[in-house]
Amino acid sequence: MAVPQSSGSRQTMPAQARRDQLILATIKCIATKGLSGTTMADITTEAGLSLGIVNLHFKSKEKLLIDTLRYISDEYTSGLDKIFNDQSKTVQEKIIAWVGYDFSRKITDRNKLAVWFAFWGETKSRPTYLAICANYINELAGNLTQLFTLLKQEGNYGQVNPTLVCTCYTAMADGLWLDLLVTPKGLTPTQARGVTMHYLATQFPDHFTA
Amino acid sequence: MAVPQSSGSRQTMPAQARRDQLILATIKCIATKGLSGTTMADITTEAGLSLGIVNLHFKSKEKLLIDTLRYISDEYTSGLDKIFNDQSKTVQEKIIAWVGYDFSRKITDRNKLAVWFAFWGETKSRPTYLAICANYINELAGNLTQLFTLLKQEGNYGQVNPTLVCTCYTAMADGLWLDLLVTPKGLTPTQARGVTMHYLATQFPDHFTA
DNA sequence: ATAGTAAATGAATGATCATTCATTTACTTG
DNA sequence: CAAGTAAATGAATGATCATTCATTTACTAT
Repeated sequence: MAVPQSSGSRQTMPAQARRDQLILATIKCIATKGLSGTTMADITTEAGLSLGIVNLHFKSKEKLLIDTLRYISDEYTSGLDKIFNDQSKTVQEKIIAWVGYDFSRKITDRNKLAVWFAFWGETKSRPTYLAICANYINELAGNLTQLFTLLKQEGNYGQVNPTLVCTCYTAMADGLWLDLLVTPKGLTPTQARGVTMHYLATQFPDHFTA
Repeated sequence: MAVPQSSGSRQTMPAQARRDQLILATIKCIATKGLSGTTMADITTEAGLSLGIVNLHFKSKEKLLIDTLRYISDEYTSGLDKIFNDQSKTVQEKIIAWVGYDFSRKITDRNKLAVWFAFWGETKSRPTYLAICANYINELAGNLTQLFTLLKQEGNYGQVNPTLVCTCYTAMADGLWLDLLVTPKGLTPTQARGVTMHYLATQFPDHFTA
């Protein structure tokens, strides 16, 4: 009984690929079983690997969880950084792209949203989680405020307070993500995007429409 | 050695008072140790009682957690219902009171915010949690939309879309609560309230100021 | 080919924790 | 005050789960 043995019972992979594979499995598990409900066995089964693999590539479950949060954080911020630094876009176009990204399929994926809120829910008791989140929050707020400041100058919007608009937009996006997570049938990502555009139109009526 | 024995080593209480005591202890534990990190021993120690007490008054840990979520939910909705049904207030006053309540000390208490987000973070994997939240969300959204509809008529705000304003306000409040939870030094409850008033002023400029 | 190295496995271990229940203590009623 | 009932206790139990590591398997270099 000669069975193709090469891709047989056991597979080897470069470490980085394995790590990513395990992180993706972790995201799926957190989404379906909750942060407190996912076990090592869940994660390794989801990845189709053996129980010991996590402690081989990460040192512990806790480190895997932290790297999962970092993975999602980095993915999000790198997308926005790319938009912010895109020389070919006007300020107006950058803001539109920013909003588009915030409510894109990639970001509003309910599995990833579940991971975000799972970690945020534990933030108060886990300084490590908070540190990871706090980092990117400040950087992004600075960038977005800068865009609003530039648009204010361009459009002579004398009454606009860029910092306030940034806080307001960011809070709204967070709240809409929560909506998309908990009541997915109540609001589509496109509608959520429309809600934020409606707000931006109140501040920059010559540049955005509701 | 006659020691005052009456308030001695063991205390008895009516069942309802004990239940409330345990729920309050649970809120504190979730805030300090996280939802996944709080054990029965943590809760009963926090309450100053013995290990078996939870299974006496609630049937299980899970039921205690669910009743804790319900407790917070009920407290929040009953406060808003009182405002909504207050015959002595005008529509404008009701909305101002609503916003005031949303960012009052009682509601922005970080321990309670931590509990909210802890449960929301598990919502996707726990239909029971979702059901409790979904209930009150719809009722409140209906009430708030109704207030905005009335104000639209009163003030001849032809362009205003009450449903949209309700969605927008609600999302903003959720996002600002998250802010207050994770970066308590970045924003005070009063400032958060100011952010929402700023938005409402864009929709109803004759009734609210930023 | 062969030896040597790196990756992967999963049964066994030990720690943590929810739950149980026999016992103790406090309240109530007649 | 005595008997009976309800409340509270916490040591013991058993289940769950992260972690370990001896063994097996796959890759690499000579």
